[in-house]
Amino acid sequence: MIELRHLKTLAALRDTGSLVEAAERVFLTQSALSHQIKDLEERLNCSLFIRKTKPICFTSAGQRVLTLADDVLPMIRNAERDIARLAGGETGRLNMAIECHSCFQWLMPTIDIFRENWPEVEMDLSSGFSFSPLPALARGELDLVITSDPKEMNGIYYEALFTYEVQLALSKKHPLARKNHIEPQDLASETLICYPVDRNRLDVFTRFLDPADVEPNEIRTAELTVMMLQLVASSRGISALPCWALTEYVERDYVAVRPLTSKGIWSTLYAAIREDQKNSEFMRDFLVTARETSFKNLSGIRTAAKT
Amino acid sequence: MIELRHLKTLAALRDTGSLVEAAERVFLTQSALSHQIKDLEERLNCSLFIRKTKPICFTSAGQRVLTLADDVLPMIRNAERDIARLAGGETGRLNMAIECHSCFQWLMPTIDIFRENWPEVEMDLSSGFSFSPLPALARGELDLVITSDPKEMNGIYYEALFTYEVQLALSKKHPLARKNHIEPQDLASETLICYPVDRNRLDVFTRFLDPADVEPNEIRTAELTVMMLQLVASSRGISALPCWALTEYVERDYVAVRPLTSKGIWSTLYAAIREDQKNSEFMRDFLVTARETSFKNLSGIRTAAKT
DNA sequence: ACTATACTTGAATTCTGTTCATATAGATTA
DNA sequence: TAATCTATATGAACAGAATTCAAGTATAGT
Repeated sequence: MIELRHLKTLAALRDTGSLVEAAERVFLTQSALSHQIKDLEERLNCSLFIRKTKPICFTSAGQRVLTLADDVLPMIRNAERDIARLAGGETGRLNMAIECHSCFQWLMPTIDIFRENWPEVEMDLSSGFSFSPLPALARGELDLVITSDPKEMNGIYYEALFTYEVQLALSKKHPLARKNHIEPQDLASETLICYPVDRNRLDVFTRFLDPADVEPNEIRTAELTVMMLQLVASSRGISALPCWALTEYVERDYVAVRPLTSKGIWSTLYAAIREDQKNSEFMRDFLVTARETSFKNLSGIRTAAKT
Repeated sequence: MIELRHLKTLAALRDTGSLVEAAERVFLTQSALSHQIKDLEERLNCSLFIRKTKPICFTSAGQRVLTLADDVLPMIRNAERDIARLAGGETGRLNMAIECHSCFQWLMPTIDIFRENWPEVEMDLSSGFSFSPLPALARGELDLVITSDPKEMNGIYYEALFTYEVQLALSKKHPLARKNHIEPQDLASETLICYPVDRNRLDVFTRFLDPADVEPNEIRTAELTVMMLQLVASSRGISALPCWALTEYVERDYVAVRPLTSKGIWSTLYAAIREDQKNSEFMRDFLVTARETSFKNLSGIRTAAKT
């Protein structure tokens, strides 16, 4: 009757509030979900939620299924992890590197949870822009690199984690804050603040300014997100950052945030690992945990299409 | 990865101790189960139980899955019942009748559990051999009749509950107790003790004695199982009864028990209900509960083939 | 009235799970 | 030791379920 897939769907439906996004979260088409739910409703012979409302609203039966999902799904997940440990050995090494400091925000909670579940796996995290992590990954010095531009490389496998919008942070009194989206020309007279990395690694350039052949008036760098936003807040420049890195500042009403382009610029974060670790039990679990944690803690992110 | 079906299979496997019986318990072929488990083991990439042993023995991974099953399956069942109540209304009437007194043994616990879950359903149980329950069921005076011979009748639907062996109870010092199975001729000189019902309603006659054209020396009747067994124990006669009605007496070493025929005589217990109640939510739940309870409390019973 | 966006529906398709038929292994009996 | 029996495994064929595809309906925003 009720299947695990139904529970996952319903939970995704609650988390996202719409069939379209729920579908993408469980890697199905929206149509599939429509069928699936209709079918379940028929079998239970009662409806589970009201579709007509903006964030869809669950009936009491729907809520009952949701509490079931909340009880059951974590149990399944835990059991699967326990078995993975039994099957795949409890130990291993997981040296990570991030290319962008703001990733700390979701990576730290992920690491915390992971460490609890795999106490025997040795972990290390190196960041900093001093060396190129991908060759180190290939060489075996690192085991996982978080990056947003996956360049094809022998023996390296990329797994998409999630997709997010890159948005422009600007002072609340900045004239551009009155536009509801920003076009490349708008930045021609601005000071752009970026992480100190090669400019063709940055989406603002590769996907926004360069295609329109626009150059900002000035470019400044800063290593830390907080730093960048202090500069932005005090009108010393503007900066393009992942939306999830900005939410807390927006909520504190510290800066204004605007989409780039009417469609918005969307980017995907990948975990790069070595092919040979692709099926390692603890690695698989780490990736799943990372996704779980991100979806829970980060707002405005979406599921990435399959690699 | 892990699916509910796997949990059900593993639980059945533990309860029955063999693939063949587990398969019948979940209404699949033994082959299906073999494939299913093999597939799961591959996906988890570890084996779940050792096949070579008599009552199969679970690995630690298998045990982990079993505890998962024990946690999860009841939750699912409860949720489904809750939703059934939400969908189908909480109230109704359930007047039952049994044709054989020994059914009290499993029916009482069933009723207890059912009453907790459906407090608003009005229940009544009439037994006694004074009236024929099936016409009363058709007329609408009764809602459910437990019987072991389903005679085709308009508007009546039979649902098989479980299958059991009819065995011969005899005094421990009875000469026949030395044979390891009983043939019809063996009873020609015996006193047979039966429930006071029409003899063509009794399997001992219809499926054992009559086909061999054997008549017992004497026939006595008794209404209650305890009574029958007192007579048997004191060598005043022998009696053919469902194995599950005998286990407690055998365990107490009160009587001896032997199969009829080398193959044994197997019989099936049915719930007769009116067609129109077939899909009633509480009726469906009652039948499932009845089966659950029986399998838990009665030893030596097997799943009945689909009606 | 027109264009998004979100969901539904029926038919086609794909894929997974199941059965059937048969094979293998282990135990039991002749 | 062969012969039989029982339990499980396996491969190919099959069936059915779940998913996608391609349209269609509905609603809101412009």
